[in-house]
Amino acid sequence: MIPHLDDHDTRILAELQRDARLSMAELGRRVQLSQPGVTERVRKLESAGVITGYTAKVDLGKLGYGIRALLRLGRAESARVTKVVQQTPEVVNAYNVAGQDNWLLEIAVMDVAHLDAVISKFGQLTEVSTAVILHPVREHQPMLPVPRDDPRTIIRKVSLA
Amino acid sequence: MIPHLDDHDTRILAELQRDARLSMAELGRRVQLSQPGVTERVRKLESAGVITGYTAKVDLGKLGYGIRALLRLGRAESARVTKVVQQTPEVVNAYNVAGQDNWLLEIAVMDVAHLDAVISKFGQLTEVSTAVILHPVREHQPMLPVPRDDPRTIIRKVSLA
DNA sequence: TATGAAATACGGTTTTT
DNA sequence: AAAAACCGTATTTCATA
Repeated sequence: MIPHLDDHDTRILAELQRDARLSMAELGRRVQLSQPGVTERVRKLESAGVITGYTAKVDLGKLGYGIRALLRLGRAESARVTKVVQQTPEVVNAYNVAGQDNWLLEIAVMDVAHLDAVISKFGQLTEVSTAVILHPVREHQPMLPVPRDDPRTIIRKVSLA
Repeated sequence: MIPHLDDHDTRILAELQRDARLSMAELGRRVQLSQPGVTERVRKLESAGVITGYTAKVDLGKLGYGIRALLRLGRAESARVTKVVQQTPEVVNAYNVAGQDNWLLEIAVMDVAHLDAVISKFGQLTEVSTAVILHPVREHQPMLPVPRDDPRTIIRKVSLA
C-alpha cells in the first residue's frame, strides 16, 4: 500500500512541490541523477499514485475573489451536501469530518453580498457557521515521506523544546 | 490591482490548474494560440502575480500520513502561533480567521499517537478542538476569474434552483 | 522562423536483492 | 542469478530570440 521511497524520491518530491514546472534536465541536476534516470523516477511516482497531479497556484484576490471564508456545516445528509458542493464553484475545498460539525468548506467569493448568497445556499441544508480568513499563516506546505526506519524522529520534533 | 483577464487568459488558467506540466506547445494547441503567444501570456500572468507558482499534488496517505485533521485554536497571540506553526512540519495549511475560533490548521500525521503529540503542542498555547477528516468531498477546485462585466451571473448561479 | 535546449526511446552497464 | 536502476547517445519535440 505504501511504496518504499528512498532519498532520491524524497528530493524529487521536495523539488516538484516547490516548482512543478522544472524541466527533467534541471530536476536531474538538482537531485544528482541523469535526465532519463529522473524521468523514470517521476513516472513511477506518478503511476504509484504518490504524485497525483500538478497544478498552478493562483492568487484568488487577483481573480476578483476579495473574500475567503471557512464554513462549518452541521449534520446533513451526505448526498445532499455533495450535490450542492458540486453545484457551487465557489467551494475550493470541502471535507467530511468527524466531530460536532460534520462538514468544513473553504470558499472564495467576490464580496459580502456574494458571501451571503453562498451561506444562504448551504443554510437551506443545515446550520452554518462562518469564519472569514484574515490572513494565511501557511499555505501548501510541501510534505515529505515519513521516515520508515525511525518514525520517532517525527514525534520528537513535535514536542515543544 | 486586479489585472484584466480575457478569455485566452481564462482558458490558460484552467488548463494550468488542471495540469501544470503541460508544455507551452501543447498549451498553445488547447487554447488556440501560437507557442510564442501562449508563452508570453503565461509569463505575464506570472509577473502580474495571478499565477503564484506551480506545485505537485501528493497523496499524503502514500507518504505515510494516515490521518488528516483540522484543528481549531482559541484566542492566542499571533506571534506565538506563527512561531509554533513554523516549527511544526505537520501543518499543511494555517489560517488566521475572524470569529470565535481565531485559528484553523490543517495537519497531516502518521497515527493517533502522532495526532495526540501535535494537539498537545498547540494545546500549550490555547484550547484546541479537533476534527479528523473522514473524506474529502472536493479538493483543489480550479478557480476562474470572476466575469468583470456581469458579476450578477455568479450570484445567480449561487441561488438554489 | 531559426537556433539551442530538452524530452523520449534504446542499448549497454552497474548495482541491488 | 535475477532484477532493477542508471547512464550515454540519437532522434524528435520544444523553448527562446
